[in-house]
Amino acid sequence: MSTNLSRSDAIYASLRRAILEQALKPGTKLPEDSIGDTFSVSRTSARNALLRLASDGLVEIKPNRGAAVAMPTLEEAEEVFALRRCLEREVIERLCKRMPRDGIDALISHVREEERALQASSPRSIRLAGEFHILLAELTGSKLLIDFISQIVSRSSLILARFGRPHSAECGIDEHVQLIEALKEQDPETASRIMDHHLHAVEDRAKTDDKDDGPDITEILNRYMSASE
Amino acid sequence: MSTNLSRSDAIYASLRRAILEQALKPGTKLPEDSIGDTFSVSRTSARNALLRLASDGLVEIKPNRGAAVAMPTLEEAEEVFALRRCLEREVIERLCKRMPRDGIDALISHVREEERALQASSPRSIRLAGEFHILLAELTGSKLLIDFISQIVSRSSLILARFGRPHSAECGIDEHVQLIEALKEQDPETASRIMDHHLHAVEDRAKTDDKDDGPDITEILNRYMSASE
DNA sequence: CAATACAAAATTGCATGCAATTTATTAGTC
DNA sequence: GACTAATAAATTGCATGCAATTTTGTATTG
Repeated sequence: MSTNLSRSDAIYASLRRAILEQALKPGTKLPEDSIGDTFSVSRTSARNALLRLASDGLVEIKPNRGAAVAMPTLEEAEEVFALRRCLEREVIERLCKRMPRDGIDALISHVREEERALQASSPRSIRLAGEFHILLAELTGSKLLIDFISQIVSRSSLILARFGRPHSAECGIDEHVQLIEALKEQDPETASRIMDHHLHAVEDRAKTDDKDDGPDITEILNRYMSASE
Repeated sequence: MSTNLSRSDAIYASLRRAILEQALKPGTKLPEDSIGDTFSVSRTSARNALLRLASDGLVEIKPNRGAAVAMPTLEEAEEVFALRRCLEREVIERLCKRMPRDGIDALISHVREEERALQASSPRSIRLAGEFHILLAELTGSKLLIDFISQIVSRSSLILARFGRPHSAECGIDEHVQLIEALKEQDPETASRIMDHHLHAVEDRAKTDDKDDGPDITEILNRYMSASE
């Protein structure tokens, strides 16, 4: 029952983590062979994982030319953040109307973990910052909303990896705390205002600089072979 | 340049159309072998197409148990329409602010096609009704929004296939026309009101008749247990 | 006759091999 | 020496084969 991790699932999860933690930077080529070799599976499994990542918008696959970590443009970045504001507002409105029993506790506990990771300068902090927003979506109980928010948060992470400062704390943890307060008070106006400000801050950070990419993917992947957390 | 139709792309497109036009009904099993044979390709290509359909939410794949046309529940249906209202409002707001030059013409032309298909009782009318909303999203110019709306419209179609009346005109074409009028006048309040009404109508239609309760054959069997015939 | 255990068929998960396309390298011409 | 043509290398697209899992059918037992 618990061994639901097919091989392509494992590869998908590992690659996803590696991308979201910015170990694999935008533009990095992801040849099926290399991935298969690194994970000791065939190209078939690697390929399936890449297909799923492509439908998440995390990698781009060009016919007969292979896959690479997606390189969002500034235009796409604007689209992402515009739609993200729309969806996150929806999340907040719903949560102000109805917050699950242990919701606030879960949020506080998550922020604590964010702080720990940040102090330890762990690459996990980058991913955890995004997962705070996914946790918010989960508290609404809508699977579809969770799906969409996950997708858009992933893309945001990619945008920050492409344009943002290296290893910046992507989300101000303070703002997460303020947001939790507003949600506790069921104050949608304040909460929305904080969220907007928060997202604008993230977006602005994205527009500061631009950098470029490095190859050597096999070495990076070895760190992400073993599963979760 | 134009031969970008790989085999799995072709299968994906065909299956998608078949599902959206309700030729393949929710719950229908989709074995890789059958699909491969039907399209004269190998299971590999069929499998890839199924994977993509799964990420669209149009088919469900259970490990080692194969793929089938997805069977959304009433709960999921509510989630879909709730989020759909949110996203379509966003579309309308944007279009009232900025409508492309030939946007109105394109919309009118699309509605004309809808009418033709409806009068011809073509199964295309079902798909065209959904594609009206996708066209609206396209006029915003945001690829991501187009993506999300496409996904959610597809799921809506599936819901209507599962719960709606067979072959009902899914979308009132009148309402499409009214919506175009409001957009032309750049009147977001009226447009939103029409859209809300429109989507509620669709949603209600979904909740009126419940056809066969599909894959849980237990329920079907219950109906046949006592009736000896 | 119902229930369980076992065996056979069907179906998916994965690996490998070959053909096709793309990219890199080399040879030839001006 | 720079530019184009041809060839070689690398990489993907697809088909097929085998092992693993699930499902169906059959026989045995109480």
